[in-house]
Amino acid sequence: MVTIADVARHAGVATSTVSYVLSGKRTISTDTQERVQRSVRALGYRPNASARALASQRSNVLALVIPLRTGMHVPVMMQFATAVVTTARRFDHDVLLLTADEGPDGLERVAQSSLVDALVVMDIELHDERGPVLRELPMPSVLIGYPDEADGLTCIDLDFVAAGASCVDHLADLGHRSLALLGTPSAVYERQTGFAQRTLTGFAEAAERRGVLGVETPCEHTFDAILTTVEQLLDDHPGITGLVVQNEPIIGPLLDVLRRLGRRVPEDMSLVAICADDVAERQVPQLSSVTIPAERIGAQAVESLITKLEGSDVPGLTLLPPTLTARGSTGPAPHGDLTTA
Amino acid sequence: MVTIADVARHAGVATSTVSYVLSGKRTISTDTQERVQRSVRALGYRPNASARALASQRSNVLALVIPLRTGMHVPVMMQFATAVVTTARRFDHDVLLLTADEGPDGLERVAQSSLVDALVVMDIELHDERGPVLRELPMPSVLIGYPDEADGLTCIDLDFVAAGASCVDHLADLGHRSLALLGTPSAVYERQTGFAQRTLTGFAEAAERRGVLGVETPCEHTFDAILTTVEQLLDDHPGITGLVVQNEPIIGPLLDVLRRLGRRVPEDMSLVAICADDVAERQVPQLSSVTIPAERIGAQAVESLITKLEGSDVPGLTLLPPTLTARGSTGPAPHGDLTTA
DNA sequence: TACCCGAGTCGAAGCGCTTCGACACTCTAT
DNA sequence: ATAGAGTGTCGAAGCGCTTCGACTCGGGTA
Repeated sequence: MVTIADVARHAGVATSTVSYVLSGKRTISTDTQERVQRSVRALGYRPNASARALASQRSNVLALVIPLRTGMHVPVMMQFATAVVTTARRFDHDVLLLTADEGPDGLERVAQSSLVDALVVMDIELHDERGPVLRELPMPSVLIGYPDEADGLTCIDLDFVAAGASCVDHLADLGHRSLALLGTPSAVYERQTGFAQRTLTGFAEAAERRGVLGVETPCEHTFDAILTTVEQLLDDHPGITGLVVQNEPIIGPLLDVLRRLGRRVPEDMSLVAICADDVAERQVPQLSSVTIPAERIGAQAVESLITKLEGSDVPGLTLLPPTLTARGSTGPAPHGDLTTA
Repeated sequence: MVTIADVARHAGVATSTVSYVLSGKRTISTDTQERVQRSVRALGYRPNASARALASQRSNVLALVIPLRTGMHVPVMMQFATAVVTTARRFDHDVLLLTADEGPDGLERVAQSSLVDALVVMDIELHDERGPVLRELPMPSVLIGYPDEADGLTCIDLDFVAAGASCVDHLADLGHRSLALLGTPSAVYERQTGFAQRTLTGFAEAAERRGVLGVETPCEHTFDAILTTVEQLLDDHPGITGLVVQNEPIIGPLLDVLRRLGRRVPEDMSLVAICADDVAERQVPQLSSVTIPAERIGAQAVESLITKLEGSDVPGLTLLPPTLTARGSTGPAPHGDLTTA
């Protein structure tokens, strides 16, 4: 391996000069700069990451903690991860992949050993045990999602309360008076996952505010579960004409179930999903949806982290406003429904 | 941050002694060992990763290169990634996440800067430009999948040729005489992805060997595309009674399409998929399938890498034999078909 | 002319760890 | 008694980089 000393010798300068050329932290004459750069290229020099990290107290690596839990929708997570890695590279950082099952200890491990400079943590629960740990860690972190006690933490997320509400508003505006939220598997609610809970809140509040019926039910991923859940729902509340779905993997089978039950979308039943745009557009009919801006959130998370690493402040909580795109799956409430609510 | 010197002082020994206690590379009296361990705990000492890496020439980090390309099935990739991370942790290593879009340069970057000790590379094409690079790198690597020129590389994969063949055999054994392979999106074939090509080969060879008709078609992910593809297929080859599907995301909609076309599974049409077990089991009816042992492959990849890091040899190519599990989606060929082939 | 200042460069001191050789013992085998 | 072979421990020399202080050398100012 070629070292900085080799480059210095080749260029006839001190190692510190090479270092300054490469970092730009001191002024170096154009002449010397070029000579050094030529030597770097000639020798194929790559700074040793460990040595650099040791000397500069910066590893240029971010930790990304991803959940590996039941009920999580994998493609969305992957979008986050991709955005994080891509953005990190833009800022000349790499990404260390941690799984959430290492728990709070895993965070301490990578932080206290200076393996990483900062952390991005996904899939935050309302009472997340990692919150206190992150607060004490000697390095910045950003959470995707936010716990109830978010003081002293930097969080970024889609505003799921508003998302839930905007779905209700959209349907209510179309004249629907009885709505249901078809949510994530119950395990996700049970562990108090922020996005699921908050959507629920937004949905319920908006239903109340608009004076419409709003019932909520979790839903597992299997076809049978979907069928049973929907049948039960329509049995208990036959007047329902508007469905809000926050559960990507069931979207396909759900359309199927509705068809099987003889409910046409959107003539008999309007459907609005909270999911990635490409998923919504792939369905027949295309779904009205609130998009999950995974790309933006992931990128934003890294940008905030870099800002913090540079010593500047960032807002404690950033909530991205939801965007609802109306497509073919929502329409005016069928006439009969007006009496039902 | 507490350093090894702090621990040494606290325990009243030399820093080298602390190091040897922690690494076990020299015999240390039980007495001293305990004293040092107590100091370590008392001070909450964590070795600095960069310093350790610099001194020992080992970062204890593996690179994982994942594809971010069109047509790839994300959940399976995630299973690989999870298995890699989990297994790496078992061997006290961490995982650096790279995206394939950094290309061969990305590999050189992390390798030549000693950021990582070894690499796991996923989604190998038949003529993969990273092959030559990996061969030249001063550190071991393992490919998940394998290129045509695999000399000097360590590869591990499911035996997709055998997988394709075993699907044909299963259907032929049930009396089916006209089969179709519903494959990945055409983009995946166009970039000569190993698993897709090899399944095709296995399918075609087995069809020939068994003397049955075997037609092949790629299939995009949208509902419309699936409908059109299947309609076209059955138009061109009305005798087809057996379908092999290698395309996870279309599985749900495909069942739907068949229903819509009036083909009952398995009475009119047998279906065998190449996909993760849980996906197969979630369908109605449950699908006969060849499983993709992502977990095993990921774990195996890391184990091979660790073996290589320890200086031992590992086989150049490991192909895992496919396992076909018969479930409810395959049955005897309908009677009329016997005349059709 | 004497002085100061900024630009450009160098040398050396770490960063926190691993590892090699050396040293001081304590046992056995002579 | 005494060489030889282990044990257990220490000190010091790096690993390859960054960064601080200091130095030199013009050119502008008083």
